[in-house]
This record gives sequence, structure tokens and C-alpha cells, in this order.
Amino acid sequence: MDKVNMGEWESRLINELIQGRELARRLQMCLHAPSSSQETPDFLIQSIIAAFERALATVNFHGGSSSVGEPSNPTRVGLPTSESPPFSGSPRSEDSDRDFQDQNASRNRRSMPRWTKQIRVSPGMAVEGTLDDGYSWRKYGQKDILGAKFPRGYYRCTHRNVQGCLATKQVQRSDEDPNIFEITYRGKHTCAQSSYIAVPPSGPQETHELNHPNAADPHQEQLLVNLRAGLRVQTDNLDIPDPQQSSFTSLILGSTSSILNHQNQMFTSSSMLESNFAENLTSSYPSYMSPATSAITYFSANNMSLAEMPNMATSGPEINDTISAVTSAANSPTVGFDLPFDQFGYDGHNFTFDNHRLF
DNA sequence: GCGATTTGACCGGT
DNA sequence: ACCGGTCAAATCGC
Repeated sequence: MDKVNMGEWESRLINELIQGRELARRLQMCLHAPSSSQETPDFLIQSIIAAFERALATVNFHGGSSSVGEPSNPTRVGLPTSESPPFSGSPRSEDSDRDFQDQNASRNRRSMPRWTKQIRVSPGMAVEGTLDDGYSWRKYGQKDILGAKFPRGYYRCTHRNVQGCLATKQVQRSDEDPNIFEITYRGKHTCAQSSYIAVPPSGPQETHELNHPNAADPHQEQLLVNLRAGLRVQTDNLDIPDPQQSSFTSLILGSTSSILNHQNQMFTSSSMLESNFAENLTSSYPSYMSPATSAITYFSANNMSLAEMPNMATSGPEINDTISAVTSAANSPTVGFDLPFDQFGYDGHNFTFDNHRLF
């Protein structure tokens, strides 16, 4: 058992290092022939940093006794100093936990990290999967909001009761552009699905439902390369490094087989959700939903902008990005990935550490 | 039967 | 009092 786990995180570590190397090579290319590169040096640098941070996080998380920067005593990356919710992902007795949580949760909810992203849905396209952020959400309410045309949906983490995960999100369709969904996340996932390094390697992956790209399949690898070529990441607005974004894009842009493996892991964790969220949306906005036929093929981050580097100690992150989802023909393999930012980067580090401090 | 969704009621902040 | 957010009973769907 231990050996299996060891191999798992070690391979992840290696993947991250390989990814870092790949990104460094691209940076080199970018510096030598800027016109041929679609990525800016700054962006690549941030991606490289993020890759190494994830590698370190993997070591920290699984290395255990060696404590290379223990989560409880992390190498700080802009750690928030605001008080953190006094709960964690560790399962406890549920009933006593509930009152405790409800009181404290409501009190601390306001201070929870909050960030917003906007997802653009092309008209007429299938939405399923587009708004899938890799987490399992359970809808617990819907409200008409004053001055808003569309109701706001309230979701909480499916594992709230079992694992005490208090992450929530709100989904609001934009008034101005009904093709845009504004998703406000609140709270950091503390459940097992919260971080890919925290997801226990569960032996054979349950990928039977989806046709995931296979690293061994040159066609699919080529497909991903093509997808990567189609990516347009606008970094003009980025005057401040954004590990979150870089982690996002570094995964998107990765082209090595190891990265494909990485993505497969993500698909596994998010696959359950795709139909789930689509149903939520269709129930709320049936007129906009096209029949759920085609598979999401990929997403392109075409207008990512960092509103402001948040002061983590006070207000929490406020990050906006617009993601266009592009669909493909029905038979296309599902190689889309919408990576939850907080699984991979900025938030993952900061808030995860913050949570760990509580133990 | 069980888990997810719906929806009116309720609560707390402003 | 109003409004956003959450609760929880009823309902749905697999």
C-alpha cells in the first residue's frame, strides 16, 4: 500500500519537474524567438515557479516526516493572516460538529476567501462540463436577486457533511450577457477532492466513462498539441505575478506525456460532475441550454485578467477570468479540462497552508 | 431507498 | 424592513 502511494506522489513530483523543464525550454525558445512563441516570458516564468511550487507541495504533503517546509510551517507565499474557519477536512462526529460548524461557519463565512470568475458560454453550445470546475457541488438554494434578471444558484460542496468541507459557490447568469456566468466561490475546499496532491491515489482510475486522452496515443497527444496551439492567453493585464493563473495555464499548455497523465487525473476527479452541473443549469435556464449531445473538447482561456493582487490578509482574492468553452462534434474525445484554480496554485497553497495551521 | 433538487420559510446583517 | 444567504420538507429521479 505504502509503496503504491509512494510511487504515486513520486511520479507526480517527477511530472512537475518534467513540466518545469518543459516550461523552461519554452521560455528559452520564447527568449530566442519571441515571435514564434505564444507565451510571454513572464507568463512562462510564473508557470515554472508554479510547477516547482507544486512539486514542493507534493513533497511536503507526502514526504511527511521529512518535513521539507511542513504545511503547518510553510514557506510563506503571501499567507493570509485572517482567522481561518475552525474546521478542517478531517471527518469528525457529525452531529456535534454540525452545530459547531453552523455557528462558526456563519460567523466566519464573511471572512472566507472569496473570488469570482466569469465563464462565457458560446450561444447554442452545450454547457455541460463548461462550468464544471472539478468539484462536486450540491445545490442548496436558488434565489431571485433584486435587479437581476436571472436567479442565483447556491451550491455547496457535496462533502460538506462527511468531511466538513465548507466551500460554496454561487452561480449567477449575467444580465448584460446571458452567455456569461459569474461564479463566486467562497471558502477553500478541505475535502479530499480539494487538491490533486491530497486526492488519495486510488489504484486503478475510474476513467471508464470518458474517453480521456491517452498519453500513449499519438493522435490524442497531437490533438492536445493542436489545442495548445489554439490557446490565446492574454497576459497584458498582468502586472503582478499570479501563481494561480500560471498553474492553470501551465497545465493547459503542457505537452509532455507526463502532463497528459496529470490531466487524466483531473478528468477522473471531475468527470462525475459534468452532467451534474449541466442539469443544474438546465433546470434554472432551460431556454439557453442546447441538447446535451456533444462533448466538451477544450476550453481556451482567451481573456484572463487579474483584477488585482489581493491582500490575502484582509479581503481574500478577487480574481476574474473569462473562459470560453468550445465544443466539438459529438464523437470527439473529451479532452476538455477546466482546472479549478484553487486546486493547483495560488489558493491551493495559501489556503491549504492556512487550514493546515489549524491542526 | 437514497441522494439530489426544488422551493417556500427562516435568519441575520445592514 | 429589506435583501441575500441558508435551511429543510417535499419532490424527483435513478
